[in-house]
Amino acid sequence: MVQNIRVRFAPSPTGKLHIGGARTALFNWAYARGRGGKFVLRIEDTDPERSTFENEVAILQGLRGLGLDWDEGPDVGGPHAPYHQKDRIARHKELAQVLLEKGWAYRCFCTRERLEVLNQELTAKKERLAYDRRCRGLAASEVEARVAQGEPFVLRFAVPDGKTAFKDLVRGDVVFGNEEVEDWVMVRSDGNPTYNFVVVCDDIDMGITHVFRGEEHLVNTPKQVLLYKAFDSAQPEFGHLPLMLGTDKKKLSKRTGDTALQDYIDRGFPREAIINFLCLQGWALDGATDIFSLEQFVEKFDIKDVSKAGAVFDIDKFMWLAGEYIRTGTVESLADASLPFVVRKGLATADELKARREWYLAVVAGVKERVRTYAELADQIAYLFVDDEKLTYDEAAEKGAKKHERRVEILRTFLDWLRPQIAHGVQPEPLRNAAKQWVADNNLEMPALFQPLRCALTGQAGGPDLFDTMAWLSSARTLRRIELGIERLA
RNA sequence: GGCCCCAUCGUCUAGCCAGGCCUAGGACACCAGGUUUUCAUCCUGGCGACAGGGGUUCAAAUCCCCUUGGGGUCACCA
Repeated sequence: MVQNIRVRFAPSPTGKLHIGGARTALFNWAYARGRGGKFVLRIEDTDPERSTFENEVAILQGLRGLGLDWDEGPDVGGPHAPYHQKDRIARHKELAQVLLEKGWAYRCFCTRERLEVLNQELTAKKERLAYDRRCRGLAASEVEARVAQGEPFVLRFAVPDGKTAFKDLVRGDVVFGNEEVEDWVMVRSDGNPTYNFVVVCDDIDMGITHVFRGEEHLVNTPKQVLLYKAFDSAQPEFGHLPLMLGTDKKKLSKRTGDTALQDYIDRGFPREAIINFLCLQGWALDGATDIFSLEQFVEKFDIKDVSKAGAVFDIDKFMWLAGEYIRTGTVESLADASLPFVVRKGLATADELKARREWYLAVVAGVKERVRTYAELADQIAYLFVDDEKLTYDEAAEKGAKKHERRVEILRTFLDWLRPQIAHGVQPEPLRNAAKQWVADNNLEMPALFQPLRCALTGQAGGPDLFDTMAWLSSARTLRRIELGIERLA
């Protein structure tokens, strides 16, 4: 049994943090936290072309935003610093040299052009695409001469004969025939080592004991296992998480929905809901509980319980979960969390909302059980902020209002009755009772008044209690909107 | 196409490893009804799956094999 568990998450700052990457981070983190291990964050920035510092900062923020923390990492340091792969390159080169000397690697002078031709030939013959090892048997003298002449070369790993097996904590034992593993490039012609090489160097140097990552890395594993052998180093335990799938059942891509963690944050999903939903992709607490905390997750999570099959990302369930968290949270927290969304939508400034805190809290309380995300909240209360004259009526709202033949007459007489009632402000409770009595006194059905009224006031077909709405709108705007409604619904 | 992985309701999954307790449980979605001034919430009910075929066994969703289907991967990206 491994004593000191050390896991890592190693994102590449070549783009935004993928939602699947967020789940990988979450599972790694939970595994470490659940058994007193260490969680290491390492930045895989060996692709100088596409890696950016902005991406890195965003990834770190995203992870922290989810509530994850790391014991060692680029911003917190640690005993195995540095935590940027590009800063470890001297060490990588040193290790590559070791493998070269031990015969585990060899120089390959084949040009990209030749490789291109080779691939075409292989494709034509319908054979497996792989390097043909032409440079593997080069005489030492020839290699020396070509190096001396300044001929560019890459370092390839010399894959031995045999089979490569490893234990996968999610899938069981996996075996690859080594003939399926090509002599892959360890070090590029520009001297920069490649992913499969550095990842193992760093995992060894950092004492990583468990490697949990997405299933797309499963086929890389034999290359890496061979590297552990070449370095005469103990193999870590592996665990390949099932892929997160789009509705087309293929690896989640932008084609079928948002793929970045940030996309969902921007769409106003509560962070607890994001975490909770991610946990449910490939794992279940007990088969009956869908809603649980990060703490419960840490307590119960085990890599062995992760399912093997891919998980389709079901946005409907995600939305439901988000709404569940919003409904069970407090009005205050919802007000705070939704405020930036209201501001971003251009409805009001943060200062304005803070100045009207009580009012905003009342509004939020009114829509709390009707929204699933912060963005939806902003959408639903937008009508409160627009000019009375510019209020637009939803199709459904207008249709519902116009269903009632006597709408204009009813609205008129109601307006006359209402005017003195709210002359000194709106008191929802007594007003509601009085209005219901008014409806009864006039021998009307409730909807005959309320549907046109709701349309005039909000432009929406549904929503919170109308008398609360009047209070949020204030007397003047309430009266004005009814006047406008009488004209517009005629 | 080669190799690798996977296979329970439309979706997420429990059950499988240690075969009987499974006439397969929960959740989302959907449908119907109730509550409500509307919408939403909430409550009640309904629909709905062990991919197929062989074995092994007294007994298989659970173990084995095959087929079929789906996915991943085949870079001097990570």
